[in-house]
Amino acid sequence: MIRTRFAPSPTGDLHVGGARSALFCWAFARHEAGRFLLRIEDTDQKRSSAAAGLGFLEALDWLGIDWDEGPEHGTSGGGNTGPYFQSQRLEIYQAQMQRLIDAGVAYRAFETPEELAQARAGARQRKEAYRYDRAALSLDADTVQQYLDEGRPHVIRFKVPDEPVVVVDAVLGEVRIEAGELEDFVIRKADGFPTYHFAVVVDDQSMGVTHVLRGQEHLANTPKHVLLQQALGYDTPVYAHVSLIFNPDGSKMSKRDKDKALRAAVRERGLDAPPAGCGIDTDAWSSWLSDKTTQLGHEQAEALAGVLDIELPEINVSDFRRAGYLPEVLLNYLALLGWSPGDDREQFDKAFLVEHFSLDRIVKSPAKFDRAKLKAFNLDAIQAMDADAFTTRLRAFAQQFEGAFLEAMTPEQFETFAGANHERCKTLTDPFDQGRFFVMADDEITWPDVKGLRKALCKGDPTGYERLEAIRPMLEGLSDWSAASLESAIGDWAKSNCEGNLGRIAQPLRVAVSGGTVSPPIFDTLEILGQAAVLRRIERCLAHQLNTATS
RNA sequence: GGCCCGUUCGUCUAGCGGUUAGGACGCCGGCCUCUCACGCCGGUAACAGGGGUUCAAAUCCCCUACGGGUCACCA
Repeated sequence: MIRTRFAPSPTGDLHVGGARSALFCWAFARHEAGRFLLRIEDTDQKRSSAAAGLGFLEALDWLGIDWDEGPEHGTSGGGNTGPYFQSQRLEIYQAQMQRLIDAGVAYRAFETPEELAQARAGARQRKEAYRYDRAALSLDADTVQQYLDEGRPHVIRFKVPDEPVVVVDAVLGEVRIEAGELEDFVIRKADGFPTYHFAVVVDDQSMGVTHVLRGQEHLANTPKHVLLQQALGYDTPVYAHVSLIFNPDGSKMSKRDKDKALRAAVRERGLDAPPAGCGIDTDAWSSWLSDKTTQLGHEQAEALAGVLDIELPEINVSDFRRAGYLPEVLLNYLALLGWSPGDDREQFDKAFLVEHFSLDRIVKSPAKFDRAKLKAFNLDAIQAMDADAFTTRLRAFAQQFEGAFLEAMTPEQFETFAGANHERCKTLTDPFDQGRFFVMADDEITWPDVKGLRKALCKGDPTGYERLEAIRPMLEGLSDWSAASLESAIGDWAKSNCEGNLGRIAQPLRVAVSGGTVSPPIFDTLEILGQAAVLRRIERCLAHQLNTATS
């Protein structure tokens, strides 16, 4: 039976690249009626934390990717080839490690990290490729024993055989590595934990993994894994290396891109101190600015982006969730980034993916992540929903991220709000981002002196202000404040007061009640706001009066 | 720098020796219109370069260029 696995390290959220790898593993296993497992690669004691591990389980779950074996989450997880956390498999690695030592193909090495770093630096200066010199291999047994008795920290290295290695890859074909290209790499760290290379090989064997689908950054590691498999007498799984996902500018999509965008904006504005309200103290600020590897926390980054008025790039699955993309759309788009069904079909669901997925249709070349296309797919999916489905999803999204709207609106108002936005939004955040004025207090609305507002309020004869003044009594006297009633009343009014041109009054109204030039259809907007708020806002707008002399 | 991988419209891709090189997103133009969107109609646009092989090459081979990955006691 086919068995695939996704094996992330628990270092933060699920990156879209990782999500795509998981998706391919999942789709392949489902297509082949096999099993998909999840394994947590937490052998780095410095970087692992239990809390970080949960983030991507949630992300996978949200995307609709379930797993048959692995950590338990919802209905996923379980299985009998565990444990699925590498940190809980130390005895297994130790037993396999001993086989290698007994066979004479693994040996202890006592060089310190500092010594090795120095040797590497020297090699670089001489413009030579550094490979471990096998010095420890020539240590005699007594010396080794003496070092061990002294308790000297040491690693275990694998004695790489002097022969070429051929990796057979389902996507890339055969990749041949000549003898002498690989050094005797470390398989057990000084802290007793196996390195990634060793743990992966042991786990894939003991978990019965038949196919390894992963990012192409692992290609260069694969010869090591093949060698270890041979030394241990294991089977070599089928490998399929998927190309990387890049930013539109060709750089690698990275968790650090958010900080990169923020630093660029900070430098551009010449900010030399942390803006108030973003929760960053001066010391953290300066070290963050000078050290490109440091990252701001999520809250801080969001706050700073708000102050700088820039959009942070979405990188993690959770970013796309928060940005209002539908999980089935992200999944569809991710599948298309590096795979295609072979015909012109681009929009499809999970069932289609499972039915048609195959390794030989995975693309070799790297792909740039195109948010515009993702957004277009999201729009198509939103428009394909019926009104109830959309309202339900928008409400669920509001519960998650936009609670203020649910507090400020009755269920009926929210339904109108959803309906008014359904046709015109590309993401679930659009209605909220463009509709802040719905939940603002009437006296929080302001009318900045910008071109669009001047045009709606000050231009024309009569001006927008004058029309607002004129229509106010009619609105005040309207007894049925529904969109339909407003439409007929304002429509009639426009016929006799605006030469039948609805826009002459619609736009001043829009500006008066929203403080901006963009809103849902005006009658829906007025209905949701309610008569009292609309009249108050019109009054305040009239009282405010942009300076017409400067326009 | 060594090793490895890749290269079709701006982007994602179809193509697996003979096609007017197809689709999608974007972009441009027009229509619709109470704003923004949506929708509809139309259009622009690609085989990185050079050598081979072949009757025939985007498709096969080689070289170059460019892009990327990797060279940790990270995974």
